[in-house]
Amino acid sequence: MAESMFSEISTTDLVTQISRQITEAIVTGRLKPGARLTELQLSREFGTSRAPVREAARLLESQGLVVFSPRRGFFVRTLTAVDLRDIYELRIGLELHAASLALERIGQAEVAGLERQIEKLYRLADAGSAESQIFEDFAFHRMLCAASHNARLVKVYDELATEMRAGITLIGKLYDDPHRIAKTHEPIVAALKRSDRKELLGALRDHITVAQEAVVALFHGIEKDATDAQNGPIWHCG
Amino acid sequence: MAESMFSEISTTDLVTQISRQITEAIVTGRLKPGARLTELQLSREFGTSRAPVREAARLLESQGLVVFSPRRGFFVRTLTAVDLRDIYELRIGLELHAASLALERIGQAEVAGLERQIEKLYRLADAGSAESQIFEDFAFHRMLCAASHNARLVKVYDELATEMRAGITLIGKLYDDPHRIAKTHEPIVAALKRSDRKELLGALRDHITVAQEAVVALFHGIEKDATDAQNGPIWHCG
DNA sequence: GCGGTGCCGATTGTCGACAAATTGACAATT
DNA sequence: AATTGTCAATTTGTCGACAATCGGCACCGC
Repeated sequence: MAESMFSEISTTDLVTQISRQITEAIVTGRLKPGARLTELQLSREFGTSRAPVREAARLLESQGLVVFSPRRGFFVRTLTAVDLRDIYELRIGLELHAASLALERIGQAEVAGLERQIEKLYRLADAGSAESQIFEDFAFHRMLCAASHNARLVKVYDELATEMRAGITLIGKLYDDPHRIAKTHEPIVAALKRSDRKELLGALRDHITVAQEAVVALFHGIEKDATDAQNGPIWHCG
Repeated sequence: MAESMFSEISTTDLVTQISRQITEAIVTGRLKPGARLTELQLSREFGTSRAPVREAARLLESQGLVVFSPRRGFFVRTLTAVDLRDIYELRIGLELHAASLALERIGQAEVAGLERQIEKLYRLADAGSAESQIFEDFAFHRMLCAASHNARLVKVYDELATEMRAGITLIGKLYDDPHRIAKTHEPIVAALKRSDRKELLGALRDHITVAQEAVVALFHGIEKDATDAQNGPIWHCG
């Protein structure tokens, strides 16, 4: 099991690089839902030809971040309130299952990691951007999923997290009281340490359901606005 | 809210066509794990250039069916016993959650569809290929997931189903008594009709766990074989 | 015989080009 | 005035080509 002396040379694939940049642009809201992804324009921006851009766009399509219409091109996916309900609903099933598995498989180091992450959330609650708070919040839940020691599950969580970030960005802001949010993570880890399954699942379900209801409600507001203004900002490119 | 009167014309995209064909080749075992997907060879077989093949391969990569190594190319993913354990484990969480949601949302027509599907399983048990039995078995569970009315969940199930089909094909055969298998679907629908949550989740968990244990055990055997024969068939291209 | 070295064919990464299709605007017709 | 027909500009779909890189093989010194 001798560790290799050097870390692997990171041959950052051009396609991967491009897909990451587009993903980032979408989840940060720089690319708005419905916006057209013109291959020529993107390739010029990245300084490449169209081929890598197309491949990157295909990747994002199968991840559900963009939709593809043959002969018409790629467009940033327009999330609906129903989509977000589905996403959070699936997340509940996924994360509760992960927590259930974690009860039997989590190690001491992982528990410690979760506790450190909560501390980080507290620190960011005092001094940190909303984006960083959201980011680290997702990181906490990812660690919890990873504690299931089920790689396939974590992969699904990552995809869901990307979609959730995109949705939250559209809303604008969500964290009314980041301190309170940080606090709601504590009973989860506490129950996990006590191996209290019932309490763990209950706390986790409550935690996610609160987020779901907030997001979906706010999103309904957005959709209403977009309908009111006939040609809402949703279809603006930028 | 006026529904569009006509369904969209399905312009079968070349890339989609290719990716479907490759997927089919993998799940039916015509392309074996570890096999190299040479772009030039594939493009010649499909009568196209390399560009669409690359895009199709990227799609399959993000679905986890093939792995990609920069500067080396695409290879059919080699499933391990741990992978299959993870996949079935995730499926349990996913499908139980789907069933739980279905309890509140399933309609009469969907229940009838599930019952018809069980009848179909019985018919195929008497006269039907093993492939068709497996295919329709998956169709039953897909219908169950669809009854959750959560599109995002169904998408994940579809991806899992593809991976499971690939794994089962590698094993060779699984259905010792297809009649018995068909029968084990009945308590699931029965509990669903009675809105008996506890019974539904229990029956479903048992059903999937049986499949998981069978698949993982048989797969361990395969891995053993592959290790015994130094250069096992796993790395044969064909 | 054996481990290391350098070369060669095969394959991937990327690009520019051309054909086909879509979009939007404008003109013609009823 | 509303609908239809036409056209030009833009954009996608696909292709073939070239450079960079990888894997395998013979070669070489020990």
